[in-house]
Amino acid sequence: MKTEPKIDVNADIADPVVRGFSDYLDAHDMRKTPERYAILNHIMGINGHFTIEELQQLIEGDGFRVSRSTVYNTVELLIQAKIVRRHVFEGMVAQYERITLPHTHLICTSCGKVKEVRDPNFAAFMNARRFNAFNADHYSLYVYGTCSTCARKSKRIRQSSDRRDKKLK
Amino acid sequence: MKTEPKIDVNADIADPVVRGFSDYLDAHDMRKTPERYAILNHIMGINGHFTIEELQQLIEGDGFRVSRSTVYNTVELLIQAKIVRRHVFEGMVAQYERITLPHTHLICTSCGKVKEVRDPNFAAFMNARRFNAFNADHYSLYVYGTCSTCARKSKRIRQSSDRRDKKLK
DNA sequence: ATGTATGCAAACCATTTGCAATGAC
DNA sequence: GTCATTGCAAATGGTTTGCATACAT
Repeated sequence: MKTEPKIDVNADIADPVVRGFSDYLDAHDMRKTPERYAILNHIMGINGHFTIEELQQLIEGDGFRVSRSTVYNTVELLIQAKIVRRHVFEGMVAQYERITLPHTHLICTSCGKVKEVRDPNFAAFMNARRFNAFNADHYSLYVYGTCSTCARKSKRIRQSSDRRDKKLK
Repeated sequence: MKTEPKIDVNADIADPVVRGFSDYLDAHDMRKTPERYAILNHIMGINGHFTIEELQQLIEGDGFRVSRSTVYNTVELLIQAKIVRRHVFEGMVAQYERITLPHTHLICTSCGKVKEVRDPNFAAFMNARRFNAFNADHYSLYVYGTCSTCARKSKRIRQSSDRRDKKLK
């Protein structure tokens, strides 16, 4: 269906993550389509969380057309390949992030902003932690509260029903 | 719309949680309907997580008719009242639980079962933890992995695609 | 050439909403 | 008697699916 001349979506082929994805595709007899590389490359440029909507807009903003289904399919593929993780925070649409070093998610229940903080102590604690009759693979720690920006606002405004962040439902 | 004679939905009025809910309703000028008490009372009888579907079936199994909307509305109300919490684990429909002592959720990615484990060390750690420019209210720790039952199964069956638990999408 | 991946539109399904009827106050 | 709450049915919206076409191999 695509009739456009290909853009250079394979630019970052030297990147170990891209390499890993490529190997994953090989190992599973899957095809190396420009869409898949375009999606992965754009995800690598994102620092933090993103929604499917935002990811598609980012890619298409670069003049590369992808269907919504392909974005969903490929992100799912990246999850299987353990490159991406999916999160659903309270009251928000699904968000995704590239898997990096373990970190805690701070979610502001007022504006919906999500911040990651590294916590080596906690990581060490979890690393050592063993569970009865359960073999842990990975974990997610979500901390809900109020960010300083919203805290400042609510000092002035009594009951803020400010939900301008589009990630909030 | 209900034409049935009322059943004794206020049975547990002595319970501090029910009392708290009652006070909450008073404080917010909301009405004390039999549906609200029936829903709360049934939630109190559940040990662990439940879906909206399961909750409604439990209530109606007791011969008390409630609409799906009312279940959703009331559970949302209980969330506002800080009696119930909502969780969305990877690849599952939303689940709810009564707020109790802090605990870790162990989620089996094979069968979807969720187990809670108390971890006083972790709770103490989180209690002491402070974040920059962020005022924490509550947190959720999800640990994904394989339960012993599924681990045993996969020793025999190579690639189990067993997803019989209805909570898995 | 072969069969997988894409794109589109339709289907899905949990959740939300609008509104008339009910019942808590 | 009022007006919040219920129940129903319809709407919503993120996600999935079916199928014809394109293209990676």
